[in-house]
Amino acid sequence: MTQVFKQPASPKQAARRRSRLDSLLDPELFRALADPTRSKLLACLIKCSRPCSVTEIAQCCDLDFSMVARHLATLARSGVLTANKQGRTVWYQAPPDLAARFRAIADAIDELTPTDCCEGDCCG
Amino acid sequence: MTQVFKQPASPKQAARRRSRLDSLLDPELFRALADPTRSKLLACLIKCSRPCSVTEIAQCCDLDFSMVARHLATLARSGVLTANKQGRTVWYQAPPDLAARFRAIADAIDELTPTDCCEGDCCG
DNA sequence: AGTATACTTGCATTGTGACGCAAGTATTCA
DNA sequence: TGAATACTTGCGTCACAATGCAAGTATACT
Repeated sequence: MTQVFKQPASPKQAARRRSRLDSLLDPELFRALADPTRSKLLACLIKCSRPCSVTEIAQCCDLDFSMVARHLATLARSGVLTANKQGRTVWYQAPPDLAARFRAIADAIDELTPTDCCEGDCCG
Repeated sequence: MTQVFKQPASPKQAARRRSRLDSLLDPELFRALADPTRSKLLACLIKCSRPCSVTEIAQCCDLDFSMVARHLATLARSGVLTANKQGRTVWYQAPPDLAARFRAIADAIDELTPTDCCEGDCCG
């Protein structure tokens, strides 16, 4: 009995229902990932699994250095990367809770999805 | 021993490594969710957990009907909604595998993240 | 056939974001 | 103190996406 609420009768009613999903489905997060360059940078940082400087990262892609710096700052602003300034270099890294952030979205969706217990005829 | 690969020495090496994550971190998916109106529409459809027509859905939001139709088409094109045309009405619905899509991203990230087995001094 | 319904498409406007270049700031090193 | 390094910011250009309105298409209903 995952489903402890009544199904809304209409989309209008559904839109009024508050849920964890509302905050998790954050456009700001997705906007950060919507740019192909940024999504590649993020993938790169995840694979690296250690703090990397902008200079290092800029060597991955054929892009103006200032653009790389801006993209990384954008990713950090949306919480998809952590930034750590030490002296004159900024160390960017994928935060440990990044996977959890996506898993939370998945969980929130599941939470709102009625489990189809009636496949076959078990619920006669 | 989740980590069966060597850590890349540099972001440049990391960028070359192929991973499931590369295709899962799809900018097209995120671009669809990056618009606040669209993310609200999607949340609405998830909460509704049944097929809804454009007319029904348009009553949720203070937006031109044609825009709602366009947004829903965009979401469907990116695979975040399914569209089913019957007669003159189109039924949109959040697909059953939507949560799985986000969970797959989470899993792919975990797969690339070395498990920190050395907390404390166990690996001394 | 004619009308209403449900959606799609064309179009003009407007805003925003990606981009490169150049200049600026902050920190380190000699 | 001066120069090099590592980033940040300002600015102009360009492309594209969101929006509303109006017109078009496809389907159902009478």
